[in-house]
Amino acid sequence: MTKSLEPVSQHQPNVIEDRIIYAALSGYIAPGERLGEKELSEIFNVSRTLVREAMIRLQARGIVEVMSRRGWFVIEPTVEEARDTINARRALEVGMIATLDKVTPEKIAILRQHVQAEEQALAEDDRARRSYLLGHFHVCLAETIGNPVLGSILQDLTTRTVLIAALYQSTHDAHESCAEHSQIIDALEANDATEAARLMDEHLRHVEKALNYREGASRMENLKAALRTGPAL
Amino acid sequence: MTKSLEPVSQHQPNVIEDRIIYAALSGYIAPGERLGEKELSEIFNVSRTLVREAMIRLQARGIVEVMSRRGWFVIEPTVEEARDTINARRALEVGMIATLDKVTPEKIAILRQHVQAEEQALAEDDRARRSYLLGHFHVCLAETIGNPVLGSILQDLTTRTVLIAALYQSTHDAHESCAEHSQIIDALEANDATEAARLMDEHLRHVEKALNYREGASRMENLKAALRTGPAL
DNA sequence: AAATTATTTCTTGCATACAAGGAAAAAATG
DNA sequence: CATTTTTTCCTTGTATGCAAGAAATAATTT
Repeated sequence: MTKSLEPVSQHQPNVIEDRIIYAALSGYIAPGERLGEKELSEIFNVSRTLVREAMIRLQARGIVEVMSRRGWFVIEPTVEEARDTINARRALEVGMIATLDKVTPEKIAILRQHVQAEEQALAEDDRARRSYLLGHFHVCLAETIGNPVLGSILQDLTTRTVLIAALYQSTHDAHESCAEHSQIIDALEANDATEAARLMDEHLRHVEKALNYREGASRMENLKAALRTGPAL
Repeated sequence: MTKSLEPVSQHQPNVIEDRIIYAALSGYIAPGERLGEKELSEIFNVSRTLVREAMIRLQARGIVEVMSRRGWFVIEPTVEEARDTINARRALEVGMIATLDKVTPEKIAILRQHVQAEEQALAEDDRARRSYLLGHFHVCLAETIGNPVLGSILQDLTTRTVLIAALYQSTHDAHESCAEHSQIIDALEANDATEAARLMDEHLRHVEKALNYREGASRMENLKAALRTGPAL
Protein backbone atom coordinates (compact mmCIF):
# COMPACT_ATOMS: atom_id res chain seq x y z
CA MET A 1 0.00 0.00 0.00
CA THR A 2 1.52 3.29 -1.06
CA LYS A 3 -1.26 5.68 -0.29
CA SER A 4 -2.68 6.10 3.18
CA LEU A 5 -6.28 5.16 3.74
CA GLU A 6 -9.11 7.33 4.93
CA PRO A 7 -8.84 8.21 8.59
CA VAL A 8 -10.52 5.73 10.87
CA SER A 9 -12.81 7.28 13.42
CA GLN A 10 -15.25 6.32 16.10
CA HIS A 11 -17.86 5.45 13.52
CA GLN A 12 -15.84 2.41 12.46
CA PRO A 13 -14.09 1.60 15.68
CA ASN A 14 -12.70 -1.77 14.75
CA VAL A 15 -11.44 -1.28 11.23
CA ILE A 16 -7.80 -1.71 12.12
CA GLU A 17 -8.36 -4.93 14.03
CA ASP A 18 -10.71 -6.31 11.41
CA ARG A 19 -8.21 -5.64 8.67
CA ILE A 20 -5.41 -7.29 10.59
CA ILE A 21 -7.51 -10.33 11.38
CA TYR A 22 -8.62 -10.57 7.77
CA ALA A 23 -5.03 -10.32 6.63
CA ALA A 24 -3.99 -13.02 9.07
CA LEU A 25 -6.77 -15.37 7.96
CA SER A 26 -5.79 -14.77 4.35
CA GLY A 27 -2.15 -15.44 4.98
CA TYR A 28 -1.01 -11.93 4.17
CA ILE A 29 0.38 -11.56 7.65
CA ALA A 30 2.64 -14.21 9.14
CA PRO A 31 3.32 -15.15 12.75
CA GLY A 32 6.17 -13.14 14.21
CA GLU A 33 5.54 -10.23 11.90
CA ARG A 34 6.17 -6.88 13.45
CA LEU A 35 3.33 -4.38 13.47
CA GLY A 36 4.81 -0.99 14.32
CA GLU A 37 2.56 1.66 15.76
CA LYS A 38 3.99 4.39 13.58
CA GLU A 39 3.87 2.24 10.49
CA LEU A 40 0.21 1.39 11.03
CA SER A 41 -0.67 4.94 11.95
CA GLU A 42 0.61 6.03 8.54
CA ILE A 43 -1.21 3.24 6.73
CA PHE A 44 -4.51 4.05 8.38
CA ASN A 45 -3.83 7.77 8.57
CA VAL A 46 -4.55 8.15 12.26
CA SER A 47 -2.47 8.90 15.28
CA ARG A 48 -0.56 6.30 17.20
CA THR A 49 -3.21 6.44 19.91
CA LEU A 50 -5.89 4.73 17.86
CA VAL A 51 -3.44 2.19 16.53
CA ARG A 52 -2.30 1.44 20.01
CA GLU A 53 -5.85 0.96 21.21
CA ALA A 54 -6.47 -1.45 18.37
CA MET A 55 -3.33 -3.38 19.23
CA ILE A 56 -4.41 -3.58 22.86
CA ARG A 57 -7.72 -5.07 21.78
CA LEU A 58 -5.93 -7.55 19.54
CA GLN A 59 -3.67 -8.43 22.42
CA ALA A 60 -6.68 -9.13 24.62
CA ARG A 61 -7.95 -11.40 21.87
CA GLY A 62 -4.68 -13.31 21.73
CA ILE A 63 -3.72 -12.29 18.20
CA VAL A 64 -0.72 -10.09 18.88
CA GLU A 65 1.69 -9.61 21.73
CA VAL A 66 3.95 -6.78 22.76
CA MET A 67 7.61 -6.79 23.67
CA SER A 68 8.49 -3.88 25.88
CA ARG A 69 9.85 -1.00 23.80
CA ARG A 70 10.51 -3.35 20.92
CA GLY A 71 7.17 -3.48 19.25
CA TRP A 72 4.00 -5.40 18.58
CA PHE A 73 4.24 -8.80 16.95
CA VAL A 74 1.80 -11.29 15.57
CA ILE A 75 1.76 -14.24 17.96
CA GLU A 76 4.12 -17.15 17.48
CA PRO A 77 2.51 -19.81 19.64
CA THR A 78 4.68 -22.46 21.22
CA VAL A 79 3.89 -26.10 20.59
CA GLU A 80 2.03 -26.23 23.87
CA GLU A 81 0.02 -23.11 23.18
CA ALA A 82 -0.81 -24.46 19.75
CA ARG A 83 -2.12 -27.69 21.27
CA ASP A 84 -4.12 -25.83 23.87
CA THR A 85 -5.71 -23.62 21.26
CA ILE A 86 -6.77 -26.49 19.06
CA ASN A 87 -7.99 -28.52 22.01
CA ALA A 88 -10.03 -25.54 23.14
CA ARG A 89 -11.54 -25.37 19.67
CA ARG A 90 -12.34 -29.07 19.77
CA ALA A 91 -14.09 -28.74 23.10
CA LEU A 92 -16.03 -25.71 21.96
CA GLU A 93 -17.05 -26.86 18.52
CA VAL A 94 -17.86 -30.43 19.50
CA GLY A 95 -19.82 -29.16 22.49
CA MET A 96 -21.59 -26.64 20.32
CA ILE A 97 -22.81 -29.30 17.94
CA ALA A 98 -23.66 -31.71 20.74
CA THR A 99 -25.78 -29.29 22.78
CA LEU A 100 -27.62 -28.19 19.71
CA ASP A 101 -31.25 -28.07 18.84
CA LYS A 102 -32.54 -28.68 15.35
CA VAL A 103 -30.89 -27.03 12.41
CA THR A 104 -33.33 -25.40 10.02
CA PRO A 105 -33.04 -25.80 6.24
CA GLU A 106 -32.28 -22.09 5.95
CA LYS A 107 -29.21 -22.53 8.12
CA ILE A 108 -28.13 -25.55 6.15
CA ALA A 109 -28.42 -23.43 3.02
CA ILE A 110 -26.13 -20.77 4.44
CA LEU A 111 -23.52 -23.38 5.30
CA ARG A 112 -23.76 -25.06 1.92
CA GLN A 113 -23.28 -21.70 0.27
CA HIS A 114 -20.14 -21.21 2.30
CA VAL A 115 -18.70 -24.55 1.27
CA GLN A 116 -19.56 -23.70 -2.31
CA ALA A 117 -17.49 -20.56 -2.01
CA GLU A 118 -14.67 -22.68 -0.61
CA GLU A 119 -14.88 -24.96 -3.63
CA GLN A 120 -14.79 -22.00 -5.98
CA ALA A 121 -11.69 -20.60 -4.33
CA LEU A 122 -10.12 -24.04 -4.62
CA ALA A 123 -11.00 -24.27 -8.30
CA GLU A 124 -9.59 -20.82 -8.98
CA ASP A 125 -6.52 -21.61 -6.91
CA ASP A 126 -7.06 -18.37 -4.99
CA ARG A 127 -4.89 -19.16 -2.00
CA ALA A 128 -5.68 -16.14 0.11
CA ARG A 129 -9.40 -16.53 -0.33
CA ARG A 130 -9.12 -20.26 0.21
CA SER A 131 -7.28 -19.78 3.50
CA TYR A 132 -9.75 -17.17 4.62
CA LEU A 133 -12.82 -19.22 3.77
CA LEU A 134 -11.54 -22.47 5.26
CA GLY A 135 -10.94 -20.67 8.53
CA HIS A 136 -14.08 -18.61 8.38
CA PHE A 137 -16.25 -21.70 7.92
CA HIS A 138 -15.95 -22.40 11.60
CA VAL A 139 -16.93 -18.87 12.51
CA CYS A 140 -19.84 -19.10 10.11
CA LEU A 141 -20.92 -22.39 11.64
CA ALA A 142 -20.76 -20.98 15.16
CA GLU A 143 -22.79 -17.94 14.18
CA THR A 144 -25.33 -19.93 12.22
CA ILE A 145 -26.10 -22.90 14.45
CA GLY A 146 -24.84 -21.24 17.60
CA ASN A 147 -24.95 -17.59 18.56
CA PRO A 148 -22.87 -14.39 18.41
CA VAL A 149 -20.99 -15.17 21.60
CA LEU A 150 -19.80 -18.48 20.22
CA GLY A 151 -19.04 -16.77 16.93
CA SER A 152 -16.79 -14.18 18.42
CA ILE A 153 -14.88 -16.71 20.51
CA LEU A 154 -14.38 -18.87 17.46
CA GLN A 155 -13.25 -15.91 15.41
CA ASP A 156 -10.30 -15.50 17.69
CA LEU A 157 -9.53 -19.19 18.05
CA THR A 158 -9.62 -19.84 14.32
CA THR A 159 -7.46 -16.84 13.59
CA ARG A 160 -4.94 -18.19 16.01
CA THR A 161 -5.21 -21.62 14.43
CA VAL A 162 -4.51 -20.22 10.99
CA LEU A 163 -1.42 -18.50 12.39
CA ILE A 164 -0.39 -21.74 14.05
CA ALA A 165 -0.83 -23.59 10.76
CA ALA A 166 1.38 -21.04 9.06
CA LEU A 167 4.01 -21.28 11.77
CA TYR A 168 4.10 -25.04 11.87
CA GLN A 169 3.78 -25.48 8.14
CA SER A 170 0.55 -27.41 8.08
CA THR A 171 0.34 -30.04 5.40
CA HIS A 172 -3.39 -30.31 5.72
CA ASP A 173 -4.89 -30.60 2.28
CA ALA A 174 -7.36 -27.85 1.48
CA HIS A 175 -9.53 -30.18 -0.54
CA GLU A 176 -9.74 -32.56 2.34
CA SER A 177 -10.70 -29.77 4.73
CA CYS A 178 -13.41 -28.62 2.41
CA ALA A 179 -14.76 -32.12 1.99
CA GLU A 180 -14.85 -32.58 5.75
CA HIS A 181 -16.78 -29.35 6.12
CA SER A 182 -19.27 -30.70 3.65
CA GLN A 183 -19.64 -33.97 5.53
CA ILE A 184 -20.30 -32.13 8.76
CA ILE A 185 -23.11 -30.24 7.10
CA ASP A 186 -24.51 -33.51 5.78
CA ALA A 187 -24.71 -34.89 9.28
CA LEU A 188 -26.29 -31.69 10.55
CA GLU A 189 -28.86 -31.82 7.79
CA ALA A 190 -29.70 -35.41 8.75
CA ASN A 191 -30.15 -34.13 12.31
CA ASP A 192 -27.50 -36.56 13.44
CA ALA A 193 -25.78 -34.40 16.02
CA THR A 194 -23.73 -37.28 17.37
CA GLU A 195 -22.22 -38.00 13.98
CA ALA A 196 -21.68 -34.31 13.27
CA ALA A 197 -19.87 -33.91 16.56
CA ARG A 198 -17.74 -36.95 15.79
CA LEU A 199 -16.85 -35.59 12.37
CA MET A 200 -15.92 -32.22 13.81
CA ASP A 201 -13.76 -33.90 16.41
CA GLU A 202 -12.04 -35.86 13.69
CA HIS A 203 -11.68 -32.82 11.47
CA LEU A 204 -9.90 -30.85 14.16
CA ARG A 205 -7.70 -33.81 14.98
CA HIS A 206 -6.67 -33.87 11.34
CA VAL A 207 -5.91 -30.16 11.49
CA GLU A 208 -3.63 -30.73 14.42
CA LYS A 209 -2.06 -33.87 13.05
CA ALA A 210 -1.09 -32.02 9.89
CA LEU A 211 1.07 -29.64 11.89
CA ASN A 212 4.77 -30.14 11.82
CA TYR A 213 5.60 -29.50 15.44
CA ARG A 214 9.30 -30.15 14.88
CA GLU A 215 10.19 -27.33 12.57
CA GLY A 216 9.30 -23.71 12.58
CA ALA A 217 8.81 -23.40 16.30
CA SER A 218 9.63 -19.76 15.84
CA ARG A 219 11.70 -17.51 13.66
CA MET A 220 14.47 -17.98 16.21
CA GLU A 221 14.21 -21.75 16.08
CA ASN A 222 14.11 -21.67 12.31
CA LEU A 223 17.24 -19.61 12.19
CA LYS A 224 18.98 -21.80 14.69
CA ALA A 225 18.20 -24.88 12.64
CA ALA A 226 19.28 -23.17 9.45
CA LEU A 227 22.63 -22.22 10.95
CA ARG A 228 23.28 -25.52 12.67
CA THR A 229 25.84 -26.47 10.07
CA GLY A 230 28.02 -24.75 7.46
CA PRO A 231 28.25 -25.29 3.73
CA ALA A 232 29.53 -28.61 2.42
CA LEU A 233 32.58 -27.28 0.61
CA MET B 1 -11.71 3.74 49.38
CA THR B 2 -10.40 7.02 50.64
CA LYS B 3 -6.73 6.66 49.94
CA SER B 4 -5.34 6.06 46.50
CA LEU B 5 -3.45 2.87 45.87
CA GLU B 6 0.11 2.42 44.78
CA PRO B 7 0.65 3.40 41.17
CA VAL B 8 0.17 0.54 38.78
CA SER B 9 2.95 0.14 36.28
CA GLN B 10 4.12 -2.11 33.53
CA HIS B 11 5.29 -4.67 36.03
CA GLN B 12 1.69 -5.48 36.94
CA PRO B 13 -0.02 -4.72 33.71
CA ASN B 14 -3.43 -6.14 34.47
CA VAL B 15 -4.08 -5.08 38.03
CA ILE B 16 -6.94 -2.77 37.17
CA GLU B 17 -8.78 -5.36 35.10
CA ASP B 18 -8.14 -8.11 37.61
CA ARG B 19 -9.52 -6.01 40.43
CA ILE B 20 -12.61 -5.10 38.47
CA ILE B 21 -13.25 -8.70 37.51
CA TYR B 22 -12.71 -9.83 41.07
CA ALA B 23 -15.11 -7.17 42.29
CA ALA B 24 -17.69 -8.23 39.74
CA LEU B 25 -17.40 -11.90 40.69
CA SER B 26 -17.74 -10.97 44.35
CA GLY B 27 -20.79 -8.85 43.74
CA TYR B 28 -19.14 -5.59 44.74
CA ILE B 29 -19.78 -4.18 41.30
CA ALA B 30 -23.22 -4.37 39.74
CA PRO B 31 -24.27 -4.39 36.11
CA GLY B 32 -24.84 -0.90 34.77
CA GLU B 33 -22.39 0.61 37.21
CA ARG B 34 -20.44 3.49 35.80
CA LEU B 35 -16.66 3.28 35.86
CA GLY B 36 -15.31 6.74 35.18
CA GLU B 37 -11.82 7.08 33.84
CA LYS B 38 -10.95 9.93 36.15
CA GLU B 39 -12.45 8.20 39.14
CA LEU B 40 -10.45 5.03 38.52
CA SER B 41 -7.29 6.96 37.74
CA GLU B 42 -7.52 8.50 41.21
CA ILE B 43 -8.25 5.18 42.87
CA PHE B 44 -5.28 3.47 41.22
CA ASN B 45 -3.16 6.60 41.21
CA VAL B 46 -2.27 6.50 37.54
CA SER B 47 -3.13 8.62 34.56
CA ARG B 48 -6.28 8.22 32.54
CA THR B 49 -4.23 6.54 29.82
CA LEU B 50 -3.62 3.37 31.78
CA VAL B 51 -7.17 3.24 33.02
CA ARG B 52 -8.42 3.68 29.51
CA GLU B 53 -6.21 0.87 28.26
CA ALA B 54 -7.56 -1.40 30.96
CA MET B 55 -11.12 -0.49 30.04
CA ILE B 56 -10.42 -1.23 26.40
CA ARG B 57 -9.16 -4.67 27.37
CA LEU B 58 -12.22 -5.26 29.51
CA GLN B 59 -14.38 -4.15 26.63
CA ALA B 60 -12.69 -6.67 24.35
CA ARG B 61 -13.47 -9.29 26.96
CA GLY B 62 -17.12 -8.35 27.07
CA ILE B 63 -17.17 -7.11 30.65
CA VAL B 64 -17.72 -3.40 30.12
CA GLU B 65 -19.03 -1.25 27.35
CA VAL B 66 -18.61 2.39 26.48
CA MET B 67 -21.19 5.01 25.62
CA SER B 68 -19.71 7.77 23.59
CA ARG B 69 -18.65 10.67 25.79
CA ARG B 70 -20.86 9.38 28.57
CA GLY B 71 -18.62 6.86 30.18
CA TRP B 72 -17.75 3.23 30.72
CA PHE B 73 -20.35 0.92 32.19
CA VAL B 74 -20.42 -2.62 33.43
CA ILE B 75 -22.43 -4.62 30.90
CA GLU B 76 -26.17 -5.03 31.28
CA PRO B 77 -26.86 -7.94 28.97
CA THR B 78 -30.24 -8.20 27.33
CA VAL B 79 -32.26 -11.36 27.77
CA GLU B 80 -30.96 -12.61 24.45
CA GLU B 81 -27.35 -11.87 25.25
CA ALA B 82 -27.80 -13.57 28.59
CA ARG B 83 -29.11 -16.70 26.90
CA ASP B 84 -26.32 -16.67 24.35
CA THR B 85 -23.69 -16.36 27.03
CA ILE B 86 -25.02 -19.24 29.07
CA ASN B 87 -25.51 -21.39 25.99
CA ALA B 88 -21.94 -20.68 24.98
CA ARG B 89 -20.84 -21.80 28.40
CA ARG B 90 -22.87 -24.96 28.11
CA ALA B 91 -21.32 -25.80 24.78
CA LEU B 92 -17.84 -25.09 26.03
CA GLU B 93 -18.00 -26.79 29.40
CA VAL B 94 -19.92 -29.82 28.22
CA GLY B 95 -17.59 -30.19 25.27
CA MET B 96 -14.59 -29.76 27.50
CA ILE B 97 -15.65 -32.61 29.74
CA ALA B 98 -16.68 -34.79 26.81
CA THR B 99 -13.44 -34.43 24.84
CA LEU B 100 -11.44 -35.11 27.93
CA ASP B 101 -8.79 -37.62 28.74
CA LYS B 102 -8.37 -39.14 32.16
CA VAL B 103 -8.44 -36.95 35.23
CA THR B 104 -5.62 -37.66 37.65
CA PRO B 105 -6.18 -37.91 41.39
CA GLU B 106 -4.10 -34.77 41.86
CA LYS B 107 -6.53 -32.82 39.75
CA ILE B 108 -9.48 -34.27 41.59
CA ALA B 109 -7.85 -33.14 44.82
CA ILE B 110 -7.56 -29.57 43.57
CA LEU B 111 -11.21 -29.52 42.62
CA ARG B 112 -12.31 -31.05 45.92
CA GLN B 113 -10.35 -28.43 47.73
CA HIS B 114 -12.17 -25.75 45.80
CA VAL B 115 -15.56 -27.16 46.70
CA GLN B 116 -14.44 -27.35 50.29
CA ALA B 117 -13.69 -23.63 50.18
CA GLU B 118 -17.14 -23.07 48.76
CA GLU B 119 -18.66 -24.98 51.64
CA GLN B 120 -16.69 -22.96 54.14
CA ALA B 121 -17.87 -19.69 52.62
CA LEU B 122 -21.41 -21.02 52.76
CA ALA B 123 -21.03 -21.98 56.40
CA GLU B 124 -19.62 -18.59 57.28
CA ASP B 125 -22.31 -16.87 55.23
CA ASP B 126 -19.62 -14.87 53.47
CA ARG B 127 -21.65 -13.74 50.49
CA ALA B 128 -18.89 -12.08 48.52
CA ARG B 129 -16.55 -15.00 48.86
CA ARG B 130 -19.37 -17.41 48.14
CA SER B 131 -20.26 -15.62 44.92
CA TYR B 132 -16.63 -15.46 43.88
CA LEU B 133 -15.93 -19.12 44.57
CA LEU B 134 -19.09 -20.44 42.95
CA GLY B 135 -18.17 -18.60 39.79
CA HIS B 136 -14.50 -19.36 39.98
CA PHE B 137 -15.15 -23.09 40.25
CA HIS B 138 -15.77 -23.20 36.54
CA VAL B 139 -12.57 -21.35 35.78
CA CYS B 140 -10.72 -23.68 38.10
CA LEU B 141 -12.24 -26.69 36.40
CA ALA B 142 -11.28 -25.41 32.96
CA GLU B 143 -7.72 -24.74 34.05
CA THR B 144 -7.38 -28.04 35.85
CA ILE B 145 -8.87 -30.57 33.48
CA GLY B 146 -8.51 -28.33 30.42
CA ASN B 147 -5.85 -25.79 29.63
CA PRO B 148 -5.07 -22.08 29.99
CA VAL B 149 -6.88 -21.15 26.80
CA LEU B 150 -10.08 -22.72 28.04
CA GLY B 151 -9.49 -21.14 31.41
CA SER B 152 -9.24 -17.65 30.10
CA ILE B 153 -12.33 -17.98 27.94
CA LEU B 154 -14.26 -19.30 30.86
CA GLN B 155 -13.02 -16.53 33.09
CA ASP B 156 -14.77 -14.03 30.90
CA LEU B 157 -17.91 -16.07 30.37
CA THR B 158 -18.40 -16.79 34.07
CA THR B 159 -17.82 -13.18 34.98
CA ARG B 160 -20.51 -12.22 32.55
CA THR B 161 -22.77 -14.92 33.95
CA VAL B 162 -22.37 -13.60 37.48
CA LEU B 163 -23.30 -10.13 36.22
CA ILE B 164 -26.29 -11.62 34.42
CA ALA B 165 -27.33 -13.39 37.60
CA ALA B 166 -27.14 -10.11 39.48
CA LEU B 167 -29.12 -8.29 36.81
CA TYR B 168 -31.83 -10.89 36.54
CA GLN B 169 -32.00 -11.60 40.24
CA SER B 170 -31.07 -15.24 40.15
CA THR B 171 -32.84 -17.39 42.67
CA HIS B 172 -30.37 -20.20 42.28
CA ASP B 173 -29.58 -21.63 45.65
CA ALA B 174 -25.93 -21.46 46.53
CA HIS B 175 -26.07 -24.75 48.41
CA GLU B 176 -27.54 -26.45 45.40
CA SER B 177 -24.83 -25.03 43.14
CA CYS B 178 -22.14 -26.24 45.47
CA ALA B 179 -23.70 -29.71 45.68
CA GLU B 180 -23.85 -29.89 41.91
CA HIS B 181 -20.20 -28.96 41.67
CA SER B 182 -19.43 -31.80 44.00
CA GLN B 183 -21.43 -34.27 41.95
CA ILE B 184 -19.61 -33.27 38.81
CA ILE B 185 -16.32 -34.02 40.50
CA ASP B 186 -17.67 -37.38 41.64
CA ALA B 187 -18.41 -38.32 38.07
CA LEU B 188 -15.01 -37.12 36.93
CA GLU B 189 -13.35 -39.14 39.63
CA ALA B 190 -15.25 -42.22 38.49
CA ASN B 191 -13.97 -41.47 34.99
CA ASP B 192 -17.53 -41.26 33.78
CA ALA B 193 -17.17 -38.39 31.35
CA THR B 194 -20.63 -38.90 29.90
CA GLU B 195 -22.27 -38.53 33.26
CA ALA B 196 -20.08 -35.58 34.18
CA ALA B 197 -21.02 -33.85 30.96
CA ARG B 198 -24.69 -34.53 31.60
CA LEU B 199 -24.42 -33.12 35.11
CA MET B 200 -22.68 -30.02 33.85
CA ASP B 201 -25.32 -29.55 31.21
CA GLU B 202 -28.00 -29.85 33.87
CA HIS B 203 -26.16 -27.55 36.24
CA LEU B 204 -25.96 -24.77 33.68
CA ARG B 205 -29.60 -25.26 32.77
CA HIS B 206 -30.43 -24.76 36.41
CA VAL B 207 -28.36 -21.61 36.46
CA GLU B 208 -30.32 -20.26 33.55
CA LYS B 209 -33.67 -21.43 34.82
CA ALA B 210 -33.12 -19.58 38.07
CA LEU B 211 -32.93 -16.28 36.25
CA ASN B 212 -35.91 -14.04 36.36
CA TYR B 213 -35.98 -12.82 32.81
CA ARG B 214 -39.06 -10.71 33.44
CA GLU B 215 -37.74 -8.21 35.89
CA GLY B 216 -34.55 -6.32 36.08
CA ALA B 217 -33.90 -6.23 32.35
CA SER B 218 -31.90 -3.15 33.10
CA ARG B 219 -31.79 -0.27 35.48
CA MET B 220 -34.05 1.55 33.06
CA GLU B 221 -36.53 -1.31 33.01
CA ASN B 222 -36.39 -1.59 36.75
CA LEU B 223 -37.14 2.07 37.13
CA LYS B 224 -39.94 1.93 34.61
CA ALA B 225 -41.54 -0.95 36.49
CA ALA B 226 -41.10 0.82 39.80
CA LEU B 227 -42.83 3.92 38.50
CA ARG B 228 -45.61 2.14 36.69
CA THR B 229 -48.09 3.16 39.35
CA GLY B 230 -48.38 5.73 42.11
CA PRO B 231 -48.92 5.29 45.84
CA ALA B 232 -52.15 3.77 47.09
CA LEU B 233 -53.33 6.69 49.16
C1' DA C 1 41.82 -6.30 13.27
C1' DA C 2 38.98 -7.53 17.22
C1' DA C 3 36.69 -6.29 21.08
C1' DT C 4 34.80 -2.97 23.77
C1' DT C 5 32.62 1.30 24.66
C1' DA C 6 30.06 5.34 23.44
C1' DT C 7 26.57 7.40 20.75
C1' DT C 8 22.81 7.75 17.96
C1' DT C 9 18.44 6.26 16.42
C1' DC C 10 14.21 4.25 16.75
C1' DT C 11 10.27 2.20 19.43
C1' DT C 12 7.03 1.91 22.89
C1' DG C 13 5.26 3.75 27.74
C1' DC C 14 2.82 7.08 29.79
C1' DA C 15 1.07 11.66 30.81
C1' DT C 16 -1.07 15.67 29.38
C1' DA C 17 -3.52 19.14 26.56
C1' DC C 18 -7.27 20.30 24.12
C1' DA C 19 -11.38 19.33 21.24
C1' DA C 20 -16.18 17.43 20.81
C1' DG C 21 -20.25 16.35 22.61
C1' DG C 22 -23.70 15.04 26.19
C1' DA C 23 -25.98 16.20 30.63
C1' DA C 24 -27.24 19.22 33.99
C1' DA C 25 -27.93 23.78 35.63
C1' DA C 26 -29.21 28.41 34.88
C1' DA C 27 -31.50 31.86 32.51
C1' DA C 28 -34.88 33.57 29.62
C1' DT C 29 -39.44 33.38 27.72
C1' DG C 30 -44.34 32.51 27.19
C1' DC D 1 -45.38 28.56 37.04
C1' DA D 2 -44.18 25.71 33.20
C1' DT D 3 -41.37 25.49 29.12
C1' DT D 4 -37.92 26.43 26.27
C1' DT D 5 -33.40 28.16 25.43
C1' DT D 6 -28.83 29.10 26.71
C1' DT D 7 -24.86 28.33 29.22
C1' DT D 8 -21.77 25.79 32.01
C1' DC D 9 -19.71 21.75 33.49
C1' DC D 10 -18.08 17.30 32.98
C1' DT D 11 -16.69 13.05 30.39
C1' DT D 12 -14.62 10.74 26.82
C1' DG D 13 -11.96 11.01 22.05
C1' DT D 14 -7.76 11.92 19.92
C1' DA D 15 -3.30 13.86 19.11
C1' DT D 16 1.05 15.04 20.72
C1' DG D 17 5.18 15.50 23.61
C1' DC D 18 8.65 13.66 26.13
C1' DA D 19 10.93 9.98 28.77
C1' DA D 20 12.85 5.21 29.08
C1' DG D 21 15.00 1.73 27.02
C1' DA D 22 16.50 -1.48 23.36
C1' DA D 23 19.04 -2.06 19.08
C1' DA D 24 22.07 -0.61 15.75
C1' DT D 25 25.88 2.17 14.50
C1' DA D 26 30.06 4.59 15.14
C1' DA D 27 34.10 5.47 17.68
C1' DT D 28 37.65 4.07 20.62
C1' DT D 29 40.87 1.18 22.66
C1' DT D 30 43.86 -2.66 22.97
